[in-house]
Amino acid sequence: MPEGHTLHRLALDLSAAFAGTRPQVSSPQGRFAESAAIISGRPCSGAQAQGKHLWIEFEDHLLHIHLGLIGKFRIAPPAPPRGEIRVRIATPEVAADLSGPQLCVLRTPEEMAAQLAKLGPDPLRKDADPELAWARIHRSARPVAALLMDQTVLSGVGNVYRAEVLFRNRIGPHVEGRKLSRRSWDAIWNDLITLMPQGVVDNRIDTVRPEHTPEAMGRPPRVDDHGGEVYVYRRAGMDCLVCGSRVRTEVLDGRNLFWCGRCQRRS
DNA sequence: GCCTCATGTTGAT
DNA sequence: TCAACCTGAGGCT
Repeated sequence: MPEGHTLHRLALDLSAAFAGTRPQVSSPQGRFAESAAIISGRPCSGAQAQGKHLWIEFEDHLLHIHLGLIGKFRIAPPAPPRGEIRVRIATPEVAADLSGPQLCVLRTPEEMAAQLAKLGPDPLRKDADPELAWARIHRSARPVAALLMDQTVLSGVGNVYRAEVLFRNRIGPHVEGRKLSRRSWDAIWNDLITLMPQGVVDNRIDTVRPEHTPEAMGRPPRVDDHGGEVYVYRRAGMDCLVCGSRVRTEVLDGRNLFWCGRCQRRS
């Protein structure tokens, strides 16, 4: 689930549920019990996100959450907890259950700011400065596919947006940052600031342009098993939706990379 | 029931 | 470069 759009959507949903309330905070599983007691019943002013980091504000106590690979937040009417629930935030009307977070700690505003200072610009934030990312990218020998996943270069982009934004702009994933053209970087950033806000609205990642949908291409409809319609992510060995050649995959920096070797030749 | 995998990050080798 | 971590879902026996 969690690339930047997921966290920004959660910040909106958590704010809608709890801003202006004094929710009860508990830890059904127990691992967050001590901290939960500190913030339970305090006024909540809302939640915010930057990159893949999320925090919920209880006066000067910030609940800092990183979902990692498997963390989930479920917001629903109160019901008995199911599974391993690290934290429940609840009013009589709604409960938010957090499971499997990689990080879940209380921080002061100063501590939180120090964490956020490590992050590169987030395409989902209006104050983001893409020049900061370009400055890192255009003097790096690392492949652009690796740079896009580096949260200190750019924050919020994960494996799906990485693969898809490179495909949509026909850029080879192995192009070194220093050999990436300014035109390509501008195209990547401009695409991200279109795709990612749409991901927040839809709460899923769709990247296939209308002219390339299976219907438009006269192919049978298909079902992606990860909730969105995409060009190459997790489509290894299948036909490229645009040129029909085999979608390729390899492990880069420990993560699965997907691309079309025919469509993606630009630098 | 057991194994593998996942839109992520960190810390040790 | 690799293993560990957090949890649940799906595929397999």
